[in-house]
Amino acid sequence: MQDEVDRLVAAWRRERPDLDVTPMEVLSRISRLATHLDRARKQAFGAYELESSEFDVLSALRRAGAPYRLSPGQLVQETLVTSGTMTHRVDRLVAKNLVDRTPDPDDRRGVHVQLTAKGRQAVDGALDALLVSERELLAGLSDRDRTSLATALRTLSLPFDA
Amino acid sequence: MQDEVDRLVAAWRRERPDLDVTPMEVLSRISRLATHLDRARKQAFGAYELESSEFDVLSALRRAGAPYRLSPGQLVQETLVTSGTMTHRVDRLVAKNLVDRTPDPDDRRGVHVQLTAKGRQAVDGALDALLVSERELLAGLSDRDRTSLATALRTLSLPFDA
DNA sequence: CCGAGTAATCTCGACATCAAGATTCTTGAC
DNA sequence: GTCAAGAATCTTGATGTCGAGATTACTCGG
Repeated sequence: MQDEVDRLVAAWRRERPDLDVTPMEVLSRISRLATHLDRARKQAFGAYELESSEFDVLSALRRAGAPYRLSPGQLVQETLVTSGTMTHRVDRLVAKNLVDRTPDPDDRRGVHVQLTAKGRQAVDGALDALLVSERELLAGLSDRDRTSLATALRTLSLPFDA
Repeated sequence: MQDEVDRLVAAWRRERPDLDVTPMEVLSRISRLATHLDRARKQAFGAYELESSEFDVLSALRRAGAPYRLSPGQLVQETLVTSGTMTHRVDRLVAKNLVDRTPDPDDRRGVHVQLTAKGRQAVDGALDALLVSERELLAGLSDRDRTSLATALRTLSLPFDA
C-alpha cells in the first residue's frame, strides 16, 4: 500500500530526477503524522473540555509530582513554546480553575503554577483517554517494530535535546 | 543517551505506575521532532525569503509538473489546511509574484493557481536547501535504519491517508 | 428547463502563537 | 553598599490558522 508520502516522493522523482529525495521518506512522514496526531489528541481530549495546549501544561505539572508545582520558566522548557505563550496559557488555566498562580516567596520576580484538585482530576482523566487513542494508532505495529521505531526516533531527537 | 522523551516517560512511570505509557515513546517523539523539523525548515528557507507554509504551496505546484497549475481545492488536499487558510496563502504568494491566480475557463466557480517563473526558481532553490538540511538531520542513521524507519512510519500513516 | 442538492472558493471573526521589548527583581564584582 | 549584568515574567502588536457561513456556479433527476 502507498501512503501520501510515497506519492509525494514519486512525484519529486519524476519532476526532479537529479535530486535524492529519500530524506523525505522519513521526515515528511514525521511532519504529516504530527499533524494527524494533533487532531487525534484534540479528539481524545474533547470529552474533558481541554485543548491540547492546555493538556501539555497540566501534564508537565502532573509529571513533576506532588505538590504539582512549577515555575512558568520551567513550563516553557518542557513545552517548546515562548514565554508569552505560556503566560497566556496559564491565564486560561487559572480562569478555568485548573491551576493556581501564586507568588514565589523566595524570589519576588517569580511565580508558582500549581495544579488544583480539579486540574489534577482533569489531567488524569485526559491522560487515560489519550493513551487509549495512542494505543489504537500503534495497533498496526508489533512490539518489536514499535521498540525499534522508538530507538530510531530517539537517535533523531538527541541532537535537539542535548 | 537519554532524550527528553525518555525523561518524560520515566516521570510518568514514577507518577502513574498503574499506566502503560509505552505509546509515548513513539508518538511523543514524533510530535516533538515535528516541532524541531519545522524550525529547521524555517532556517533552511530563510535565505529564500520563504515561509514554510509558502513552500508547502509552491512545492505542491512544482510536484504537479508542467504547467505547474492546481486549483485551490487540490492545494488544500495536499497541504492539510482549511480552505480559508489556502485563500490567504495564495493571496500572499500572488503579492510576492510567486504564483498567478487566474479564472478557470471551464468552471466559473474555479480558479487556477500557477507558478510564475520567479516562483519556480524560488521553490527549486529552497528544495535544494531543504534537502541539505534534511540529510544532516538523518546523518546519525544507517541506510538500513533509515529504510526500516520509513517503513514503520508508513504503517502508522496509512490509516490517515486512506 | 427547473429546482434541489452539491461543489468551489472566499469572507469574517475569534484566537493561539511568536518576537521583541518592558518591568521588576536578584546576583556578584568591585 | 552600589551598580551593572543577567534572570523571570508579563505586555504588546502582528500574523497565521481555523471554523462557520456566505456566495456563486454546476449537475442531474423529474
